[in-house]
Amino acid sequence: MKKHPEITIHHLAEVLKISASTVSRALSDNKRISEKTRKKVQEKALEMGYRPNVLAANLRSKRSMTIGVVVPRIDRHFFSSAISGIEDYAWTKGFNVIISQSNDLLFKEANCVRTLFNNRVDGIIISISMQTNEDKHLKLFSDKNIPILFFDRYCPTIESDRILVDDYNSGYKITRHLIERGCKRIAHIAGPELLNIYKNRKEGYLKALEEVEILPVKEYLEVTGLTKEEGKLAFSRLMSLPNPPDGVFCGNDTTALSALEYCQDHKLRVPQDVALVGFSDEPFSAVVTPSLSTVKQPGYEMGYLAAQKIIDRIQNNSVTIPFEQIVLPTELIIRNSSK
Amino acid sequence: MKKHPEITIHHLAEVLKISASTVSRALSDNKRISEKTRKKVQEKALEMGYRPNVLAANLRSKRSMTIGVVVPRIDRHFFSSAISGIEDYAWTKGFNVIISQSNDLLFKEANCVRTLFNNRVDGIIISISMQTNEDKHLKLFSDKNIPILFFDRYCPTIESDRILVDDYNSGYKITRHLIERGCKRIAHIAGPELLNIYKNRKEGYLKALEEVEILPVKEYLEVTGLTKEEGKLAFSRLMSLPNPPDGVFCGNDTTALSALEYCQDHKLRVPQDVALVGFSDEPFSAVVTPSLSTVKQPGYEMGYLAAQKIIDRIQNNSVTIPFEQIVLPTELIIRNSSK
DNA sequence: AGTATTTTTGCAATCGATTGCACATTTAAA
DNA sequence: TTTAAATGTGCAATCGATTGCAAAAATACT
Repeated sequence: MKKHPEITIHHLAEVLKISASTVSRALSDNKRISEKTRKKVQEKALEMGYRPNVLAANLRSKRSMTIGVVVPRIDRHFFSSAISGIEDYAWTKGFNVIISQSNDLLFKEANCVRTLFNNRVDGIIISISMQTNEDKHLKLFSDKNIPILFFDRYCPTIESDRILVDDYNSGYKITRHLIERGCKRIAHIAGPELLNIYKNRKEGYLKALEEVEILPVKEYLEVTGLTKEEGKLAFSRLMSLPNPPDGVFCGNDTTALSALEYCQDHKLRVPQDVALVGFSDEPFSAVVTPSLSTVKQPGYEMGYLAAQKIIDRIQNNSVTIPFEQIVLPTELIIRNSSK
Repeated sequence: MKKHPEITIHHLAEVLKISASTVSRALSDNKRISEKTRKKVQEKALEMGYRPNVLAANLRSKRSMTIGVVVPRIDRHFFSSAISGIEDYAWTKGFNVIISQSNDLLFKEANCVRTLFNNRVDGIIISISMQTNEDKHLKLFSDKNIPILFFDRYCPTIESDRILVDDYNSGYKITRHLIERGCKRIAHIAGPELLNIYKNRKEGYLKALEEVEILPVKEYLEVTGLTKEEGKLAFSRLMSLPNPPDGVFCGNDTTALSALEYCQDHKLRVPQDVALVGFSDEPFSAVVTPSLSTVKQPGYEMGYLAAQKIIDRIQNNSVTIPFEQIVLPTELIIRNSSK
C-alpha cells in the first residue's frame, strides 16, 4: 500500500470515489454540494488528517492571506502594543501578520517594503521612519492598488487610509495645561518636522501660546531626533539660557525622562523649578519619580482598528470606498512632574 | 498589444524566444545556463519589472521561507526584544517572520501553533504559556520533523533546540547578593512551578540559602502568577507575617514594582526595611525610585541566536545534528532597591 | 570529417487547490 | 408524461515556478 505522507484533496477524492473538485467544494462549504457528500468529505478529511495546502490555495486565488507590518522598532512599547492589536484582529480573520522593522532608516524601510511586496502581502500597515522623505518605495503598493494603511506616522503624499491620533490637540492640551498651572516660559523639544505628528504637536503648542498671547520664543523651540542623548542635550541647552523655561513639553517620554535625569543631576526641582510633560505614556512614565505627565496614545486600539480597516479593504477591494483618515483622541495624563 | 499586468517567466520566455525553464534557471543562477543567456534574461527581467511569484516557487519547492513565532505577549519588553532579534536575523536570510501571541493561555497557544502548522511554516520559535502543561499541540511539529525551538520558557517533554538563560544561577546570584548585603530573612515570590524557568530560579534561591545554612521558611515562599495584582497580594502577605522578611527576591520586575508601591503606601523604606530584587530588567526598572535591582536577560541576543539556530536547522534539515540547549548567562544589576 | 564529450536548452510533468462550464440528476410545474 | 427549473457533480484548465530527462548545440579529440 502506498504511503501518503501528506494528504491532498486528490487522495480524499480517490478514497471517496468522487472528484477532487467536489472535495474542494465540500471542504469550503460551497452551497452547490449536497449536505450528504459535504459531511462525508469533511469526516473523511478529519479522519485522514488532511490539511489544506495554503500555498497552493493562495497561488490559485492570488491572495496570500497575509498582511505586512512595518514599524520603526518592534521593541518600543507603542509599536508593540499596536502590533499586538493588529495581530489579535488579523488572527480572527485568518490573516497572518508578517512584521519587519525599519530602525527608523529609510533604506531599511524601503527594503522591508520591497520584500513584503515581493512576498505578495495582501496589504501593508506602516508607520514610517524618521528619515522617510520620499514615497517611491510606497508607490509600489499604491500603484498596484494593494491596500496600504498608515498608522501614527504617515506619508502625506500617498492617498490612503490612515489611523492617527490627534497630535495637534494633544500638543495644544499639554501646553494649555502648563499655562494653567502657571508656567510662563514654556519650551518644546520637538521631533523632526518631516513627520507630521511632530509638526502637529508643535503647532498645537504654538496655538496654545497664541491663545493666551504669549509670544513664542525662538530659543524655546528645540528640534531633535528625540533620542535620550539628543533630548538631554536639548534640555541642557534650554536650561542654560539666561532665562530658562519653567515648563517644557517634551516630544516624547524618552526625552522627558532624560530631562528628568538632568534635573536630578543639577538639583532642579520638578515641577517647582521646571514642569515637564512627555508624550506616549511609556510603561516607565507612571513609575518614575516624579511620575511623568504625558499623553496616552491608544496603541493597541489603533492597531486593532488598522487591522479591521485594511482587512475590510482587502476583502472589498473596490476602489469605490473612499479613503478614510481616522483621528483618535488622546488622553492627557497629569502626574507629578507638572502638578 | 497585450497588457501584462504581472510579468511571469513565461512572458519573459516569450519575449526572449527561449523556454520558460531556461528563464527560470537563468534567474536562479543555475550553472547549466551560459553566461550570455543568463545576462540577457536577467536584464530583460529587470527591464520588464518581473517579480518572482514566491507563492508558486514555494508550492513547488515545498518550503514557505517563513518561520512562526509564538510568545505569550508581544508587548512585553523581553519578548518584543527577542522578536526584534529574530526578525533582524531572519530578514538577512530571506525568511519571513509570522508572529502570534498566546496571551499565556494554553488553548490560544494551541490555536496559534495549529495555524502556523497549517500555514506550513518551515520552523517555529516558541516561548510557552504559563498554562502549558501538555505538549500535544507541539507534537504536530516534532512528529513531522519540522524544526521547533524553545526560547526562555520551554517544554521539557519535547526534544528540541533550546535557547535559555541561566535561571538557576540567576536565582542563586540574587539570593547571594541579598545575603551579602546583610539580609537575614529572605523571601521569594515565585512563578508557577509548571515553567522550569521559575522552578530553576526558586532552586537557585534555595541553594544559596542552604550554602549559608539558612533554613528556608515555608511562609517566605509565595507562588503566584506574577501579575501586578497577585504580586501585591503576595507581598502584603509576606509583610504581614509576625516576622516579615528583610529581603525579597521577586519573580519578575512587575511584582517587584508592586512590592515597591506597597512599601510606599505603607511607609516602608527600601532597601533599609526590606530590600527588593526583581527579574528581567524592564525599561522601567532603572528609573523607578528607588531604582530596582534586577537580572538582565539578553532578549535581543536570544532572539537573534534562536533565528540563527532554527534557520540553520531548516536549511540542513538532517536529523543527524543533535539537539542543542544553549544557556546564556545573565547579568545581576544591583541598584538602589538592594544597595 | 567523424565521433565522443561537454555544455546549453527545451519538453512536459509536477506542486495542490480553485473554478467556469458542461453534464447529470433530482425536483417542481404544467 | 413531458418540460422546465433547480440542484449536484465532474472535467479540465489554471495559478507560476521548478526539475528530471532528453535533445540539441557547441566543443574537443582522433
